[in-house]
Amino acid sequence: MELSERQLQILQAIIYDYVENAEPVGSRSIAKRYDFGVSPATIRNEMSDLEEMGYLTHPHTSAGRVPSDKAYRLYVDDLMKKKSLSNKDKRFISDRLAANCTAFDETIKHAAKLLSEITQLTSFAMTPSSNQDIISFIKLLPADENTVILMIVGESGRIMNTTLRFEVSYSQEVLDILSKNMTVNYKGRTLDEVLESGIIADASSDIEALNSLLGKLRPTFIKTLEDMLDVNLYMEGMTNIFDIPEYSSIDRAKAFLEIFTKKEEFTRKILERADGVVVTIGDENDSMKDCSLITATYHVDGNLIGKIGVIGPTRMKYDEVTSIMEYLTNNLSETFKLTDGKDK
Amino acid sequence: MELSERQLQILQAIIYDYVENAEPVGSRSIAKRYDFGVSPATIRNEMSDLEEMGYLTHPHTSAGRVPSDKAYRLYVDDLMKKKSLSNKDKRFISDRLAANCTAFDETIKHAAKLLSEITQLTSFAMTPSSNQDIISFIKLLPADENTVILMIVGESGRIMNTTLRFEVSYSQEVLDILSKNMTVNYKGRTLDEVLESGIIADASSDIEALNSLLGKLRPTFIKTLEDMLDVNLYMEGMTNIFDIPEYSSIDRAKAFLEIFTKKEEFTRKILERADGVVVTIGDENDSMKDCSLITATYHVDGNLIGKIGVIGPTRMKYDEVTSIMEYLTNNLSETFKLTDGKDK
DNA sequence: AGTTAGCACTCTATCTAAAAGAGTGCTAAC
DNA sequence: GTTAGCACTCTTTTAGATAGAGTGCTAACT
Repeated sequence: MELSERQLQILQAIIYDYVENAEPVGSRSIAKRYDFGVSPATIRNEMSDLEEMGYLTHPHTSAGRVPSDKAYRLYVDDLMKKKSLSNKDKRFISDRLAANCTAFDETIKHAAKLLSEITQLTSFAMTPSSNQDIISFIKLLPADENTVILMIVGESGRIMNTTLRFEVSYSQEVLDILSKNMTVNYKGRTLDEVLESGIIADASSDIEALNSLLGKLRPTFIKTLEDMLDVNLYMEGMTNIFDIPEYSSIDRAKAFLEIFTKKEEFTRKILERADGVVVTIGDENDSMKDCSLITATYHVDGNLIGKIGVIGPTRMKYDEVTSIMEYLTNNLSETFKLTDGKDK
Repeated sequence: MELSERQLQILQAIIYDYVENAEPVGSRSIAKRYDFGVSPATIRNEMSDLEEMGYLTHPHTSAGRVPSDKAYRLYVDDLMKKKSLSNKDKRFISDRLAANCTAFDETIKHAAKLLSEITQLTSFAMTPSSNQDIISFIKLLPADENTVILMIVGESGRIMNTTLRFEVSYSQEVLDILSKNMTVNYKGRTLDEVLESGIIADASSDIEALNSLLGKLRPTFIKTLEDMLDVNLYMEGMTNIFDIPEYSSIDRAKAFLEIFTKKEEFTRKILERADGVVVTIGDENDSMKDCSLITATYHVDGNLIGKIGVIGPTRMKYDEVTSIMEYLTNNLSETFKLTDGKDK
């Protein structure tokens, strides 16, 4: 069944009102606050229909209506107008973002903080996943008699290293040969390729004399590659949720915060999401029902893709938040295009 | 005024009772539960005296007594007996600690998790402060035409690197000379020494031809050293506080959690604390009054010192928690003595 | 057929008063 | 020094009454 124009308008009005006031909306307040030229009774009838269609719910008989997840979905997909930020807001974001631009991770973290401040929600930011990063070179450095450092450098500038200790010592020359050999073998491939294809296992191409060292090195090499794939997750504004009526009970607050204690799981879920601005509402999130999650992607060097997002109650200013995030991620991508992504 | 033996016993009984039940303790329940051979009225008199001396407080006229910070301090210093862990508990800790021992940071994090699980409090762990780590060598590596990697390696095995981009390219030879030069200059000094004395500024000893590169390098060098000093802080069991009656109001919970949003400040405070098991109670903590904070130190290679701790309400099982932490940190130090601290 | 006024009905939230409970503090006796 | 007894205080619980918000239905109106 199609929704009539008036029903859409009423639904939108209810969403506005509920998002603003966090309280079930009655027919009377809609009739009064928004000028539909009809009486509360008419609105009541429409609301009843909307409820039947699943767009509204009823906490109890004598309460007003609350938009359902389905209503928010409709709103986000069809009703919502892109909100254009005021120049003041834009300048605020640009300035704050530019202010702190020394290290890459710092900038990302800063962006998350900014986002949580503006939206008054809990936000997070992730450093790019490096699985498409390309190996630039591999180097083995002797640290002392028994210690060798394995270092992998990606084209993005990302570096990862691990210290290894051996009983025997290896000469600079041996290590150099092996470094060059490994570099030749793996240079130009993405981390994913190297890890997932069995290339590492195939050592036959390596010089025989180095086989023993290479054997010892292999697990460390894999571990270092995996470390390199790790993304960093920064959370900001966690305590903001205490100011949101939805989470004013201890149980709800606890449930909300527990999401973030499982960082790995959370990270995995975020990485699975599509690029661009993505909104998932309530039940659409397998866990964290009664939350909405909005993520957006930024680019580094036009290649690597990092994510930034906010989490809050389904009752959320979707238009504002998505607009802010779009502007913010564009800005971030721009920043990382010009200055080139430095890494720790 | 000295406390009589009986007053000490009564105080201890009140502390036990309050720690267990989280409710103001009345004279009657003390008389009944602990066999002092005197009537509630007598206990009442003693309690009144204890209150006058500042060991007890009164939420309101007709409520029982609650131990003050002063009482807990007395308890921790004089009354508390060291609780010896059961073999079962010991085995549990040892096993869990040994189970996950691949990477250094992982082990630390794991220890914090374990601590929060056992105590049901919020815990944290910090990687060692490297300020006494000694520079082993410094290396400049060419990554591509415009990119140089600065790498500082400490004797502990800790490595830190930063990528630099230049307009001009430097040959392997130039970088090698500078690497050797820098290594000679700084090798054997602690990070603190190098950063705080003005050694870095004194470039006169460096070969003239390299001065321009060195000039560009200097800020990066300092930044990398500082990064190396950074300690990692891991928090575990944050949501445990929701199960503690003291924090069952949203405001209290919020205040508690806000402590951890200021990681830098918190880290600084923890680093200032003395070595060994240190207990600070309520007002003794400048911020976070009405919390108690217990920290303990573990050693890596017998040198570097990391910290692990718990935070909870002043109403806490000090004897148990301190014993667990002592055992845990000894165990950690032992682990890091044998396997040698690897670092990412 | 759509719209509207009117009104009974439902459910929640708020307020009040009363009662119960816990524990003290004091007094007088042991 | 100890204790029983008891009045007093303050909090917590309970219950009932009331007010308020909003619906859902009916019947009348356009």
